[in-house]
Amino acid sequence: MAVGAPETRTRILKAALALLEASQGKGVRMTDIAKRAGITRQALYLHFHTRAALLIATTYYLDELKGVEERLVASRTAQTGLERLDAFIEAWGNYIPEIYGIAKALLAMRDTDEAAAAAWDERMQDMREGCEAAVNALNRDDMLSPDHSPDKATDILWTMLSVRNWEQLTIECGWPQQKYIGTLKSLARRIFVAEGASRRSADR
Amino acid sequence: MAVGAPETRTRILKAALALLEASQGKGVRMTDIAKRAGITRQALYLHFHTRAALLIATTYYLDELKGVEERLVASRTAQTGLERLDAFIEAWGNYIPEIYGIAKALLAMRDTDEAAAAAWDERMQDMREGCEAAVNALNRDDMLSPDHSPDKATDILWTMLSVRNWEQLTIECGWPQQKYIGTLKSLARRIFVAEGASRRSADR
DNA sequence: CTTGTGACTTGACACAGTGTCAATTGACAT
DNA sequence: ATGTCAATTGACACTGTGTCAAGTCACAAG
Repeated sequence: MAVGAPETRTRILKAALALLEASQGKGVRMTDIAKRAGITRQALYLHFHTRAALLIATTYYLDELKGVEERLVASRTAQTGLERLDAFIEAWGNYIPEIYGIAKALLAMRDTDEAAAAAWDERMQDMREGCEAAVNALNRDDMLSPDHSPDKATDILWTMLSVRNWEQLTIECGWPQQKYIGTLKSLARRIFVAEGASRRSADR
Repeated sequence: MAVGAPETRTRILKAALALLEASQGKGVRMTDIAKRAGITRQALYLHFHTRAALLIATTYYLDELKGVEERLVASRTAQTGLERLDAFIEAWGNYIPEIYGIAKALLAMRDTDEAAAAAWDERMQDMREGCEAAVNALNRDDMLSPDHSPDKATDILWTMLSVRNWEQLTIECGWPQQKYIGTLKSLARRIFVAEGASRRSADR
């Protein structure tokens, strides 16, 4: 009930977020977060039972702040399958750099922590649904290459758009974000759109 | 000089390898490796200063055992650029599952350990050279799509063939290895080979 | 037969980071 | 005055890596 400072829990989440963004998810300890939030390390555990729980809560907080939901929903308003594919790649591809710090931290825990793995997988499952929707839209337009079943195409798009691939292309290969988005869009078209397809959706 | 058991160092490497393969690189401690090698944990440090050093030595040992070198060299004997691309994807793509355990362990240390990061990056750099060679061979045949510069094409191929992508497609999406190889080959053709290109290399 | 030397063992310890616990403080509410 | 809730303080357990000192044991050379 009482406050004193704007909701300690929120202050913790803000602190975690700031540190994770600043350090790209590397080497952020519970102590650091507590210090930044202006409380003791032990008090952190009054709000979050484990480090994993804190990281997970942080991702939800970030989603709320940045409004992923709306962004991805926007891609659903696109008319043609092609537009939808582009819109999805643009929405998700531009979201990655904003979540990169926390994503990296969660990803690092994935191998050792059940809860972190589950949380990450859930988020990726959500993202996968966006891929699936884009593939289905393309399929409805009869534009999906016969080389791939919708399932297989979804697997491929989902993999192409992974955070790891973004990391490799932008951070390791040094591509500017702009180039990343542009290239992924063109690759997706090249991979998923049927060879001679010229929008047969009008038939229906 | 004296032996007693076949070269303790080798026994350690074999133990590390067996455990890393069995557990897919997860949760293998120095203690476990020592136990399996039949020595004490402390004795491990007589042979390898750090865990990172042991993992790195293990990768070299594995390379020697499996003969990556020869496999990748084989892909260089291919005549046309197209054959070379296929051969490279096949050679590397089939090598990944054999190194997956140790790769995973090394990858997990990459974020925290300088030496592990350097070792991993070096191996990936070697792999990248294979990508570059395949792209160049394609380019020499005038078959490289004008959409991509050789550098960019190399970045893309290198990223496509990452261990992480193999992991996602086979382990997470459940693709059989066969499907992985086949799909990557076809994607690569689709992405890198120029649209109407029909092997102009004969001109030269 | 003694004296090394090298590889390994035993047992103890430092360090970092997470997570837990008990006792205490301080503010605000009844 | 009493209770309650959030937070503090200080201590401790646990895991895993890495270090250190002393001791054992076998084999080799004088």
